[in-house]
Amino acid sequence: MLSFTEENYLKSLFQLTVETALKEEAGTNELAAHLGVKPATANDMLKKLKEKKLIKYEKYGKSSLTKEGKKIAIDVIRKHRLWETFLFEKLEFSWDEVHEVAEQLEHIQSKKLIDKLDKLLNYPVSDPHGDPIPNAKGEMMILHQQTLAEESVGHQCKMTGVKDNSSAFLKYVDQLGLAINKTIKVLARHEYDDLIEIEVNGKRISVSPKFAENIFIFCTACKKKTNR
Amino acid sequence: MLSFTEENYLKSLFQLTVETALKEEAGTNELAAHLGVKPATANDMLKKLKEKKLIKYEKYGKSSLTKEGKKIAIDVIRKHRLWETFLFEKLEFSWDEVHEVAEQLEHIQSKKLIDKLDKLLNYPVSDPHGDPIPNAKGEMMILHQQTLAEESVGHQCKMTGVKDNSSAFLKYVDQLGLAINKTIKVLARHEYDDLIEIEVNGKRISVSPKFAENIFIFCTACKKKTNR
DNA sequence: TTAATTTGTTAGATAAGCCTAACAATTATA
DNA sequence: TATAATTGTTAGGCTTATCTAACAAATTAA
Ligand SMILES: [Mn+2]
Ligand SMILES: [Mn+2]
Ligand SMILES: [Mn+2]
Ligand SMILES: [Mn+2]
Repeated sequence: MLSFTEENYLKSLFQLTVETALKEEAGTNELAAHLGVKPATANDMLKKLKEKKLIKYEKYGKSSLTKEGKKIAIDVIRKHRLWETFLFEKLEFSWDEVHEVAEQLEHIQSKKLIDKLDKLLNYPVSDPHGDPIPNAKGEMMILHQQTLAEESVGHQCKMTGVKDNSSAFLKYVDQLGLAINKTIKVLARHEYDDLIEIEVNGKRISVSPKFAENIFIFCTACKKKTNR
Repeated sequence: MLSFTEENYLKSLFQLTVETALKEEAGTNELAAHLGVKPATANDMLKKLKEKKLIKYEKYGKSSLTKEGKKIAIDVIRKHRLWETFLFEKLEFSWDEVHEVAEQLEHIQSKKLIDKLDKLLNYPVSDPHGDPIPNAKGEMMILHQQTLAEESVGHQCKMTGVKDNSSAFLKYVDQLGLAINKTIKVLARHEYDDLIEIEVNGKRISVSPKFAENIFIFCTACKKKTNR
């Protein structure tokens, strides 16, 4: 049985590597920053997790998950996202409130609990932020997601999720009338200040590049397919 | 913010004193045994909780909860029992499976979560074992419960709950066809081996005194009223 | 290719929660 | 009431997870 802390390290490592699929491995400092601890602390844990054969790690090298470590990370993520969905669907939480509580709930140990929760929610495939929920076998969609920042002028797309899960960002998204499944049309990019002008709900609004980078979209015109 | 461990100590102290209402205070060894730790460990924690003004404790004396400590204990118990009810009512858990998982869930910190859960369950007043659930204000029924062991021969009563919450006992209760709200008639007490003969579901069965002591009942004939 | 910067490691502390072993106080019993 | 049994405390250790400060390796830039 792993501690909450060990589970959190595996989850972080997963998110920094496999999930984004851009990298195979993550550095000690990077992992420490992601978890909000000092590098020295992360270093100790990396040695411990290596000992337990949950990660691959060599002194002065980058770290990555072993098969077993990945399995555990996916299980924690499955629990996290199912709980977020439960809070959102059944307990009237808003999408900016669910993450904090799910951080606690994801560590509850009970296979039956999570499988019944999955059933109660009717086997959802994505959480309130559009992130994929692994199934009971640990299989999950990994989408090569495109962000609004990358979308071409003139194209129309659908919002599929958010990259930033912070409450502040999510509330801002709400305020602008954006939400998952909304149709967005990119009207213009202004060279002068880099703002992106879009149309949502029949209204024109301008968003910053920072904002746009955190909105995941699917563009039918672009025909980028999901893989794996 | 208290740790899981601190919360568990307050809950145990509550269960050993206020809840049974037979005692005002509990000893160090007793508390240690209830929590499954050594007396030396409990002793350290008692000093810490006294420091935090959550309990009254003097060297070589018994311990009791302060008003603040009691409030926290009741909150943990409220969470525990609401979660048990949720697992039982919404997730198809049997009454002998809920306790273990609720031991984990009772430490989740989110006022909104527990209030919404309460609402989802339609503000239940008792858990799957018949134990009272404190409301959002911390008010709860404290019943002077009578056990089947105390019931007079010839009397008819209704099962209201169980004292022992262990999975083994609960499964045994199930097996015998007993359950909360079942009508039980005490047919005889056999001096020879102390067995108590009862009628349930139109069938005669015999139970041991140990068994009978763990079944709470309400006897209309006896007219013992609930108080507080 | 040396120097500066970044990245990662080690040593030594601390706090929480647990333990055992030794001892002290209290309570029960002869 | 003296002694035995029970109950409670202390001292000292261990483990986990964290930190700071000092240092070492690797990478980047001059
Ligand atoms: Mn989340
Ligand atoms: Mn977590
Ligand atoms: Mn319980
Ligand atoms: Mn507990």
